[in-house]
Amino acid sequence: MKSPAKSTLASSRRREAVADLKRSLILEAARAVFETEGLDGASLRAIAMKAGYTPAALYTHFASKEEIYAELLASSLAKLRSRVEDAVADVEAPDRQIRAAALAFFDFYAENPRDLDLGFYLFRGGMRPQGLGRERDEALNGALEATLAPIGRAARASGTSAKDSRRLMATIFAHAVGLLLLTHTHRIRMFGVAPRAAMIAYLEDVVPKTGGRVAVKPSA
Amino acid sequence: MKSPAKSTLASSRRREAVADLKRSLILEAARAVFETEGLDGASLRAIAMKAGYTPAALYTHFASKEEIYAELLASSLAKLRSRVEDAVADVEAPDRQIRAAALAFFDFYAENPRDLDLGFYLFRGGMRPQGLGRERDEALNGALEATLAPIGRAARASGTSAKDSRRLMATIFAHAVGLLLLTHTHRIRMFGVAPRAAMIAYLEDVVPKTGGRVAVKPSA
Amino acid sequence: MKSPAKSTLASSRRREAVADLKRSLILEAARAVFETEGLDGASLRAIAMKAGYTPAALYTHFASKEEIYAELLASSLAKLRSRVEDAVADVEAPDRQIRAAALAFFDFYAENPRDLDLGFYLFRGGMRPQGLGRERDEALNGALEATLAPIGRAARASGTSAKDSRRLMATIFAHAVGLLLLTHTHRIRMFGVAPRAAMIAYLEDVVPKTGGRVAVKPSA
Amino acid sequence: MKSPAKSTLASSRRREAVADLKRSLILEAARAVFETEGLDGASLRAIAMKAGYTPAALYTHFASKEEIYAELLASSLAKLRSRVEDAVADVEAPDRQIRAAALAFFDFYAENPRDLDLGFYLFRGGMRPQGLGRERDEALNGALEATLAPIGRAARASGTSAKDSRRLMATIFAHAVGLLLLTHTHRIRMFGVAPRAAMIAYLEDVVPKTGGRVAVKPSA
DNA sequence: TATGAATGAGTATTCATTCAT
DNA sequence: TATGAATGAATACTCATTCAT
Repeated sequence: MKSPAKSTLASSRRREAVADLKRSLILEAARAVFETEGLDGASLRAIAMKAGYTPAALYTHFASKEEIYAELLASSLAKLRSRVEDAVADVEAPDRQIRAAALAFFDFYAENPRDLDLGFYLFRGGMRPQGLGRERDEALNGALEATLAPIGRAARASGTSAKDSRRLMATIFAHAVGLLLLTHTHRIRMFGVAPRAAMIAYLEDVVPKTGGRVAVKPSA
Repeated sequence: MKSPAKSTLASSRRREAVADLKRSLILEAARAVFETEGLDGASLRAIAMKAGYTPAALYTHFASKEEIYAELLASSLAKLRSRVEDAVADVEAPDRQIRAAALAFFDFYAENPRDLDLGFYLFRGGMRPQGLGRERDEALNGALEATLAPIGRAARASGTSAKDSRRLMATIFAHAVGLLLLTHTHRIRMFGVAPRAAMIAYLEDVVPKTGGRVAVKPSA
Repeated sequence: MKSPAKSTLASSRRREAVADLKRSLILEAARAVFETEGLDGASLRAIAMKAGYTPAALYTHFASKEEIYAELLASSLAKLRSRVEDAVADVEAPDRQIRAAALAFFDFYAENPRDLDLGFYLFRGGMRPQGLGRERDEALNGALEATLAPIGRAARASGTSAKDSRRLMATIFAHAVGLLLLTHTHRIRMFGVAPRAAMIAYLEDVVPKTGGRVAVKPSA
Repeated sequence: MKSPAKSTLASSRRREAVADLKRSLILEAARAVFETEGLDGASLRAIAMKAGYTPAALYTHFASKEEIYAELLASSLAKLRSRVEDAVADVEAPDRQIRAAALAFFDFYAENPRDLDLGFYLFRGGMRPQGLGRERDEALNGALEATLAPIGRAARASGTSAKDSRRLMATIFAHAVGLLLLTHTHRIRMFGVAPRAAMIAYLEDVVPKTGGRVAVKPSA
């Protein structure tokens, strides 16, 4: 019986599991700090303190502060994506799928304002010279693409052209983001508008309830 | 003979004028720094240098860095507003006025990305504890309201209910902002969409060209 | 009587004088820290503390830590130079001038070991990529050149060729520095040699006492 | 039958050999890092990485970073020493031996600038409070002594007094070091001097080519 | 023997702001 | 009105080292 080897293997597995746990605890702390302090207050020091660590200790688990942020965003996007996919899975008709996906997207960010902040912060990379490196930028694009893919798929499945399908993705995304921004900055109140209802109305306009077929307007 | 009182009054007016001039020169410098360095690079020091001042000197003219930002935003909004108003003044038919106003709004921010940044930065104030103070927050609301007012007015003038008019303002604002965000973060490219065309298409959808009457859809 | 103007001028002068004084106090503190802690311990923080300042306060007076070092070295070299020049001024015969200059050089560093350290530290710039910037490097070369110039001048004045004169400068410099190094690292004890005597002996060998003429050996 | 004791002995020897090997591999890595990164870049982490270890692992083999440095210097000195001895072994006449030894010394450091750096770094220990400990200091003295011994021996063998022999060792050492310093800091260029030629010239002056006898000048 | 985790002290520098002048 | 001096808090990150495993 190769007991020592086995034990070593087991302990290495345990170690890895512990490491993963710690990583996620740090991420959780980062998320919490982020939540209460906002982007500017989320210093490495603050995150470390919240997680019960010395700042230096974080470098055992992450290569840099940016890596923490990136990972946070990645997991946020993953959550968002699975939520959108779940929503789509529940319905069959293409038009319903689109509305369901879009609303899931909207709801996720409506319920988790900081995730939207996070997304903006890192997405902003494109505007700034330093950004997060081309690599990470493309990863984000990929995640976004994957998240919105169900919308495009449903549109295509229902006969919409490839071009119009992508336009639909973009336009829905833009409208949702715009409404969310209004919401989280508390500006929407001044218009006496209920954001979710506005999103639903927009969706019913752009993807009418046809009982199945998607009736996207052709490009002008 | 010019009485001392009169002279004092005149000189006090001159002093005030000079002070105002200096203020605006500083703001101009701030805008320039902001333009080239972005939000993070726009330190008080950088602004002061650009304006030919010592950092401390700025405190003679502004109470804080935030105040400079706020004033910058205010003047940005003023510019935006007059641009929107000019656009509206050029046309008569209510439906055209709305589309013209919305497009002017969109164009302004498309051409001046940093102004959008600034707006986000300070509008976000509402989310944060410190914020900019209730007072400033309401001033911003007022400026925004004034900017979008022509849209509401045109809608009302054309028979739309007060409620639907406000909803129209909100929805147009949201869509524009969402598209602008996509544009400035360079994410719109991935959808193969031309942002301005998308805005126009949206406008034609929400405010159809009727040759005069506004045909806003009633709320669901 | 232009009293206010005068007073302003005077106060600006006073201010400048005070600033200069503070600068030199900081430099003195830096020198002291340097003395006791060595190069590695001479952190900005340590210097600031010694000078009774906050680290940030030093940036009012110096642009960087390197600038402090550079200034320290510059003043060290200036002191050295004037000492060498004084020594030369005391004698007339060229051979005596050379020996006097060389010995003054040696004595200065024998008495001020940290100045030698400082010189090494910054001279080392040549070996390292970052160095202190080409500019500063050339300034150091100039200072060194100026310091040793009296030796070259005396040699030339006495008929030595330009080339041999420069060689003499280099060789004397090298020997002095080598002996000083041995001295300050306490290695010279193990050879039972008195460093100053060794320097004198070397000088009498390379520039014999001829009663005036310099009898430098021609190059091999 | 191999007794367990025997086997234990053998395995303990093997273990020791393996340990020594690892030690030397780490030292080699340290040397390499040192070569390319210089003193400041040679962090324990960098050395460990180069050697394929974790930083912590090095502490199994060395007590501290300083010990690594010290050992590096020791091996550097050993190399230097054997090179000097080889040079001496090639010639017979005492004057030639001295010149050969001195030139070998000079050449070694001319070719390996980092070794000179290392030597300075650790030799400097004598000046600082912490130093390397009395023990290590004396070991370095011993190594230096051994390295220069051939010069002293040759001088004595040729009739020079013990005192003058030691003085010769010191003076040659000093001159070589001085020239090397000038060379490695690139300051020698400004004098238009070829360092090796200068060393040779110095040697021919202090130990003339007599065809055998050493004609060291008596002390003043 | 070697590892990963963690520490605590440290780095130079930047920041918005205050205050006496 | 404007300055120079100064502050205190902050920044991300590095270092040599320790220790349980």
